[in-house]
Amino acid sequence: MITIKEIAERAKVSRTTVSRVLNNSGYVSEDARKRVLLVIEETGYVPSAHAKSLRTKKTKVIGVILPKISTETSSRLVNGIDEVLAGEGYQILLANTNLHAEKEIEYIRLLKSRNVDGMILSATNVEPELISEIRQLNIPFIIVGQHAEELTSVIFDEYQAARDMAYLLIRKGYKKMAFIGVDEADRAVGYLRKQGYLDAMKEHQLPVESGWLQKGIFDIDSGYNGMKNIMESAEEKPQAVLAVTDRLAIGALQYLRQNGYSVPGDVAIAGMGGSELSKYITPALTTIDFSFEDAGREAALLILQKISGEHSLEKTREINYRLVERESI
Amino acid sequence: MITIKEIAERAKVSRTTVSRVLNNSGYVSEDARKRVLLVIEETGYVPSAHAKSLRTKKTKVIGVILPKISTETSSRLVNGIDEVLAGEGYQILLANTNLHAEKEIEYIRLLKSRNVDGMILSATNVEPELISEIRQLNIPFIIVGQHAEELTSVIFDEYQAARDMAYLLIRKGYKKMAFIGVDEADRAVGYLRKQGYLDAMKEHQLPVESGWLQKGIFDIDSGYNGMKNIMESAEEKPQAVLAVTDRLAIGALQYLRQNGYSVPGDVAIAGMGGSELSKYITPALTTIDFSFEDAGREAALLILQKISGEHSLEKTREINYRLVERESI
DNA sequence: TAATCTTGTGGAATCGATTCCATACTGAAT
DNA sequence: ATTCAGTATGGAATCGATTCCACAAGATTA
Repeated sequence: MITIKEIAERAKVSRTTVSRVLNNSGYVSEDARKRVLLVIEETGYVPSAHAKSLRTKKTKVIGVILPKISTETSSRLVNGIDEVLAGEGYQILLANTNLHAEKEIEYIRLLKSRNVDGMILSATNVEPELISEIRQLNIPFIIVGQHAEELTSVIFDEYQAARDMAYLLIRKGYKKMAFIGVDEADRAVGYLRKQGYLDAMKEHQLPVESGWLQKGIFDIDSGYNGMKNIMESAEEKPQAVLAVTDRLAIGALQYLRQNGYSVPGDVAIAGMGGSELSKYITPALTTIDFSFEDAGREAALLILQKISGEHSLEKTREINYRLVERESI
Repeated sequence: MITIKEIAERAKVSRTTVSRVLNNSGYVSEDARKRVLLVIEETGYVPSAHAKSLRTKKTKVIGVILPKISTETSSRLVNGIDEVLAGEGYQILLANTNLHAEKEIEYIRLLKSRNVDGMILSATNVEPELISEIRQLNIPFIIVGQHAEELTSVIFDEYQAARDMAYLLIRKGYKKMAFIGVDEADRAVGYLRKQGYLDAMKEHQLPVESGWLQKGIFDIDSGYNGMKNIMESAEEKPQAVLAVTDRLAIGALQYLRQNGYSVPGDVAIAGMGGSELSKYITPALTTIDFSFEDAGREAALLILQKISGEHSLEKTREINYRLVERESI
């Protein structure tokens, strides 16, 4: 590989001067500058980022840790992050835990060894070990999707969102409302959304039958099975279902249609997530659109702020959501 | 930051010995090894990947250049790539051109400066400058989605796929078939798929009216407008439409339904891409499922092969596709 | 007993950049 | 005539690792 040394020799200057040309720093005569640029052009020389950042301690790389790569949530988030970072000359180094939470710490260490200038974690949990690992990291860090004490985070008000949706359904006249959620270890999606639903029901003095509470994982089949359990086991059939993700809602929808129920005639369905799918499915799904792009952009802005040393006062940035009412309720 | 030097001092050995412990190389006494490991444990020391790769010329990072981050195609591709790469301890450095083809070369240079061990490019064009840039790069390189002379590529038989789909429609009895494509500068999706369609029509001696040939970009609106143009301008209304992407097909579907046409009763629709959307939309879309995950996996395997110095004989790896017949035809 | 191997260790060069410092030459100000 | 500021340049240290080489024991072999 061609190095700065070779450029210096060919241009008959010192490496110092070449470096000055490269970085537009210090004094360089027009003559020397021209010679250096010419040689660089001729040779197609590209300076090694490694050597550079070994010296300067900056890499212009941000590590992004995702729970899963090929989900709409992740790709919208990364899109938002990249939009902001690319403009500032930063690149993204990906790390995918594939929903293995224990890999989060592993990847944090790996990214640290790669000297990233900062990290953004799309989190599914906030275990104490994770938080303490991050705290002793001493690298700009943003956590997205979960609230964590003392860490800067970008979040949605999950509780309020679920409560809003439940309120909407209730206002529409659905009193008997079932719920399909996910594991509460995921505090944001699992626990808070469930609380939002439960509180909305309680506030309206509406009973919740235990058979109405189903739990799945993040896929369509889970929604199907959850709905099946509800319809087969519940003492009283619900008039509506609130699912905590659009995929779960779509699974529920599949079950209902396959079994001759009309939606929303017999059972209304609402999801959460604002997925593209929700818009084009029939009936179009009522959902909550969380702007993951905004969350990504915000996380990127915050990390840039931290890198440049500004201590923002707020530890938590809340991103808006939007209730999207469509045909499924 | 804590360095190997400090570890060496604390463990009362030389940096050489610490390095030996770190890499399991050379001779180290049990005693020395224990002391070093203990200090590492205590300090939470993580060796700098930069310094290491400055010396070793390996980074364990693969650059991946995408035309757009938040598309299903990209995320499925990256998913496949990551699946294979992560297992071998490699990470992905992302570069997103946002469909600005000129940025491809820029990013290739940037990734080179970052000393990636290899690059995978999900390409939309194969301009000569791009190819020559890649050729003089001298870094393992895989191009996905487009065929390029002398470069190792992972492709689908786009021509055959489009032809197959057209054949299927013809066999179903649709003689008057329109086409919604994209710009032919995209050789794979724009040019080859169109040729497949045209040849299928020619082989069955079916006429193609000029109003039946529409061109859009990669989004749903384009499909809507394309379909609108067809229905409003064509001398004879088609019985079917072949769209080169699922999104275009969905746009076409929207137009038809909004204007009172039944699908497939009045007009049949087929897409290409095997998107998730195609499965859940009503009517479920007939499409061609290209396994982008497989393409990603294959690209990753090929790049690993190249890195380890094996020269595979074949320059081109073709990934299978699957015709998925659903309700829209 | 001398030669050779095996094991263990550290000094120092190296990778490819940046940057501090010293040096030298102008021309202007005192 | 002397100082001084501005311009221009390069030598050498530095970043944090790896690795070649030399060297020293102790064990084994001839």
